[in-house]
Amino acid sequence: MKRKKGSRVTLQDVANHAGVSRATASLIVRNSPNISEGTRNKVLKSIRELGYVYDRVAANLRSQQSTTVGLIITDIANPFYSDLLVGVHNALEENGYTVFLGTTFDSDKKQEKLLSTMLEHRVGGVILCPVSDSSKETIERISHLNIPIVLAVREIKELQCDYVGIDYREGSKLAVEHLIKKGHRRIAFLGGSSESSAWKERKIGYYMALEEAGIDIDESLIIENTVTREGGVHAVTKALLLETPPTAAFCFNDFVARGVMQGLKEAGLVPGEDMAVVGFDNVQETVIYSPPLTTVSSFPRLIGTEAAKLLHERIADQEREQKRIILQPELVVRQST
Amino acid sequence: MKRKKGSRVTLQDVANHAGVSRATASLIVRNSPNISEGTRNKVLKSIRELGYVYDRVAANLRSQQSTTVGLIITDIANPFYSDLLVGVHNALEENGYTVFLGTTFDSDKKQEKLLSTMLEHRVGGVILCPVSDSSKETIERISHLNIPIVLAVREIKELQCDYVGIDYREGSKLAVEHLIKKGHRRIAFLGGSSESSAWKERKIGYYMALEEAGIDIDESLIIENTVTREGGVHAVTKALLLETPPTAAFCFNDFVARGVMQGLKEAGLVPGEDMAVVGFDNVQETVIYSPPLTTVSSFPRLIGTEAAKLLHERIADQEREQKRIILQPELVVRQST
DNA sequence: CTGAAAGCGCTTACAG
DNA sequence: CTGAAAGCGCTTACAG
Repeated sequence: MKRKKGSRVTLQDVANHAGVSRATASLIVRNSPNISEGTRNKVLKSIRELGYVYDRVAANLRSQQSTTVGLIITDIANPFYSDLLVGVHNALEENGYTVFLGTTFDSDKKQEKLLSTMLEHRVGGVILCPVSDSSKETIERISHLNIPIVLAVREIKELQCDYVGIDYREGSKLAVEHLIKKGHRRIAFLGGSSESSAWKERKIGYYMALEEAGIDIDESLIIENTVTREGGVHAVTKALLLETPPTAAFCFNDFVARGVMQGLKEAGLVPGEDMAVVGFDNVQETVIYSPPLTTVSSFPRLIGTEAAKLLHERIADQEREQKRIILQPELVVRQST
Repeated sequence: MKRKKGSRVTLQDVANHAGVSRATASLIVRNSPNISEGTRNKVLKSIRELGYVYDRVAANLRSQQSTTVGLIITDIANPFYSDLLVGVHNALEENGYTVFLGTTFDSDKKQEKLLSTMLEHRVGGVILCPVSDSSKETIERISHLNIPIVLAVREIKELQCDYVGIDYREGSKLAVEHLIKKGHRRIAFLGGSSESSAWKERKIGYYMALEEAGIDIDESLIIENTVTREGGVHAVTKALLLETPPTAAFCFNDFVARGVMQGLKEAGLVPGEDMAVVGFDNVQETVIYSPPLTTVSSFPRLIGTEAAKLLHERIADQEREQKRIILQPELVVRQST
């Protein structure tokens, strides 16, 4: 029963075919209760025979609702974010939302553009993992946005918003304490950029653990670099050139840690023996690093589901007070330490 | 300049504010050329001052267009698909589309539901990675669908559609020929289900390579199992119990291969020495398997961009003849063989 | 349950 | 460029 291009079957067509009014047909597609079984079945039959598909877009326009939600992440190829996406998806689809996906690749411009596009598409709300250096203008715009928004992973200090993240400070402290317990006293902090809040938080945790153990802080052991494998290679190479090189490395995340291990191997050293290495995030593949990586689990999937829940609540009640959910990280000990 | 909840600024508001007609304002937001600089700037200024956001949904409804596209994949946590997603995204965003994402987890029901939802949201087209056993009803429905659709990764024989995939047969042949060249004559084919077309194609390639080398086919070396790491463990365990176990394994994909390597280790054997292992897909993490995996690259990102291009073409010209794009795989030799 | 009317925010087509 | 009108496919509200 192919239809000609462009001739969409409308609710009116269904009503005519079933011999009822459009209003009645409308009630039926929306599952209204007080409709007799007889007419309901008659209409449902017509729907099937005509191949009618409900036009949610028209319905939403009229009723001023939305059944879509935007999700803006940093990088889909990063398992941390694809896991977060899975969490968001599972939670939102349960509630009948469909998700628009956008990837910023950490570019403020891209983020700006994605937000616009999603607004133009009348999303009911947005879950945003903000880029690390959101511009003043972007922040201004977001704060004037008239729709529910939940921040995830990274916070924007200037913005009063629902937020789901993890306790980077505590996670870093766990990691560094573990290294100290293993007998290390020269512990490097490798990778990441001091501009991002995620880095600052980690540094605080790193400081706290060292101070509590009475270890002096040596700023030369803190080596910034990009949050990539390459960044890890470069950072550890630089660390090895120090007069007294570190015996352990706390890495910004698992990718950096992988680079650090690679850099060690290139220098003829054995990760886990010549230098202990700890990562962050517990990305799936850390299990098969060689050696398997000790890391801090940051539960991206859970971040996703929690963010979705917050958004759902916020959409239901715009006046609800703001919530911050900070998940507690866990140390996962493997062979790299 | 916060607005009250629900009071959306409309094009009419902008027109009033700028002192022009709504028709003129409409032309300007759509970047029509024949408008004088003066009025254009006046209107753009009003847009900024009022914080107007274009309602693409209303516009699309009126003009019977769509600026969204649906992408239905099997599993977002699988790097093969997240890579494909990256390809689709890059290509489609260039053309101004926004993408609705759905994940089937290989369930026919889920697929059915996602298709419905996307249609209801008036997507302009769909890129579908079909589930492995799409039901007759689903196939019926898809074939009666009135919108552009492109299949990717898996083909549905009963369906005349644009398609982008890779040459599984050739890829399998490459892999098995490589093993034969290495001196192996008892080569197992592990994992996957004989129901899927992807499995059948691989088997044909496997047969072809063996036959050309004059090696008799031993059906007991073909061991089906789920397409997971666990499936790989089980399959290889079974293979090792054969009277004359294989000396090499061609695995359905990289995950299965990882399971196979794990199974070998559990049995006290060394992958790459006691048994050669080849995977399929060249998922990123194969580089860090131990040993690094020899595998067949299937270019998921390229599949994504090609599928997006096909869809874009199809949307522009519904009558265009169908295209099938079959990408040629490449063998990537590492230490597991 | 029906029927007629109005409206969501836009585009289209046309006379001026 | 303007202005008035119609329409995309639905929902809403109301009298019967």
